[in-house]
Order: sequence, then C-alpha cells, then structure tokens
Amino acid sequence: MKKDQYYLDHSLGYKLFHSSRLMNSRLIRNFKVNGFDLTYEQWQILSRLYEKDGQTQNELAIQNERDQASVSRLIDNMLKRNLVTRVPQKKDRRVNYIYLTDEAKRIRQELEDSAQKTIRQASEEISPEDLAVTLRTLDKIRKNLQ
Amino acid sequence: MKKDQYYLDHSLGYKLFHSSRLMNSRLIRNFKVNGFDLTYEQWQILSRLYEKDGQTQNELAIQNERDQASVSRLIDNMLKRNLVTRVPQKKDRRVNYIYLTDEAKRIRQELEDSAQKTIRQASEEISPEDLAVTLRTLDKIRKNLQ
DNA sequence: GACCAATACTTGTCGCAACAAGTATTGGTC
DNA sequence: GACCAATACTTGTTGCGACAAGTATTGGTC
Repeated sequence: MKKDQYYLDHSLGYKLFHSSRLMNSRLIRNFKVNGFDLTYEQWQILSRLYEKDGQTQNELAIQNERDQASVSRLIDNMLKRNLVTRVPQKKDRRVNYIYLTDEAKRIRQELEDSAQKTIRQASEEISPEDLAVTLRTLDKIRKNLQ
Repeated sequence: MKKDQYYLDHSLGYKLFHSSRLMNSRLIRNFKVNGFDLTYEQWQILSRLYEKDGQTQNELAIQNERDQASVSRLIDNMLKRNLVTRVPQKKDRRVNYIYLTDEAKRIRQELEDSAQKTIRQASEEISPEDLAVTLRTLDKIRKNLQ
C-alpha cells in the first residue's frame, strides 16, 4: 500500500488540463458543425476584437498572454483566412492595427452561440451553486499563479 | 448596455484554459528550478510509466488521449534525453515497449515533489470544501464532454 | 500458401507555442 | 544632427498537436 504515490489522473493539474482540453476540442467541433473551421487561438483573437475592434498586435499578445512572435504568425494565418486585416499605423510605423473583416463580423453571432452551447454542454447537471464555487476557485487559482 | 455580449474572460472555458495553462507553466518552472528541463507532455508520459513501467506506445497514447503519431515522436525526444528506452516486442514485432531509464527512476521523487508543490501553490487560501467542490465539478465536466 | 483486414507504429504536413535573435522605427539626450 | 536605448514587429528553431497517408506485421480465411 503506497500511501503517498502520485497519481496524475487524481491531480488538480491534470483535471484542469483535461477539462480545458475537452472544452476546447468541443468548441472547435461545435464551430465545425456550423461550418466554421477555426482554431482555438484564432477564436481567442476574434473574441478580443469583438470586444474592441482595431487593436495592435502587442495589445492582443498581452491580453492573450502570448509573445508577440506567436501573435504575429497567428495574424498571418488569419489574414489568409480573411478574418482580419493588418493596417500599419501612420504616426508610428512600427505598429500594426488589426481589424475584423466584414466576414468575421458576419459570423460573430454564430460563433458566440457555439461558445455558449459548449459551456451548456460542459455544465449539464451541475448545480448553479457548484458552478459558482468552481468559477470562484478558478479565479483564485489564476490569481495564485499570476 | 449590451446585455448578452460574450466576454471571453468571463467564460468557463477561458477560466479553465487559463488556469490550466498557468498550472502547466508553473509546473515546468518548478521542474526547472530543480534542474529538470521537461515539457509537460514528457511529464505526462513519465507519470504513466511511474504508475506502470513498460507500456506500449498505444497504451500510452490511449491514457493520454493523444494519437499514436504524437506519442511516437514524443518518445523519440524522450529517448534523446535518456528518459525512456524503446524495446521491440519479440512475439509481435509491431509493438514497442517503453521503459523508464535509471535516470528517470532516479529523479522520480523530485519531480513528484515539484508537482505537489505546484498544486499547493495553486490552492493557496482555497478552503478544502471549495477545492472539493471544484474537483468534483471538474470530474463532471470531463464526464459531460467525454 | 495466397489473400486481406486489422493492428502498431512512422512519416509528412500544417498550425501553434516559447525562446532567441534580428530589423525597423521612435524618442530622448548630448 | 549623431547616438542609443526602448519599442513593435518578424524570422529561425525546436517541441508538440491533429490529421492523413504510408510501412510492417499479424491473424484469420479460403
């Protein structure tokens, strides 16, 4: 009887990791069902732009806690898919502003519906109280780990 | 006042994603502080082998819910780092058995200590009750999303 | 024994992450 | 105006993931 053996499956870290992975893959699947072929990272960028259109790559990087290099290449791909445009700033030519395309604006409601649906699917048969405690605890974990 | 606007930061999905990402990066950092340069995916494989040494690539893939291709290349890298050995099975030559190296066995306790430390850091100032509810809710979410 | 589906693994491609290093531009400071 | 640190972004490299396609081996079935 090994009392203090470490079991990955029982750990907080793995449960978080696994839940998150399942939620992301379900979200992508829900997108796909509606005909949208997006990655989770692209969805993150779109969400930020839906909240505030026209942000610099640096602002997007900070919000999503990615480095500028990752955002740079992510935007490259989103350009190819006609989701965003990259507009150099006149005053400071180091800066690019990223804007939603009409296409991206057009599909907004459907994407957000898919996101809401994913959350409903994940939260089925969970009491509002438990869910509230969980959300609060997640906030605390995020705060603890900065 | 947009009543039903979708805010990424407030969503269950993002909170899970963010918590998980922070936990993984903290874990890797704690490993590094102790002189171990491991990826989270390598740690996952090691954990499975600590629970049961000598498993096939397929078994490891199923447990970690990855495809065989990912595990194949992950093992390639772990071979280079002298963490595991790959031993073809005599009876069925399609199958490889993966075993821990002495090196991997030697560092087990320290890695598990780092993992426990990470969980302590994440759970600081969270009541045992809230933590219990959260773990139970995570299990339910995982079950809901299969 | 020949054929064939199933199985275990590998390889190719693409999207993304982190890290390091490089380029271009800006805003002081002398 | 010349110099230089800071800033915004890009490019190169490596590790990992998913998906698709390929190879080798096995275990029937005729």
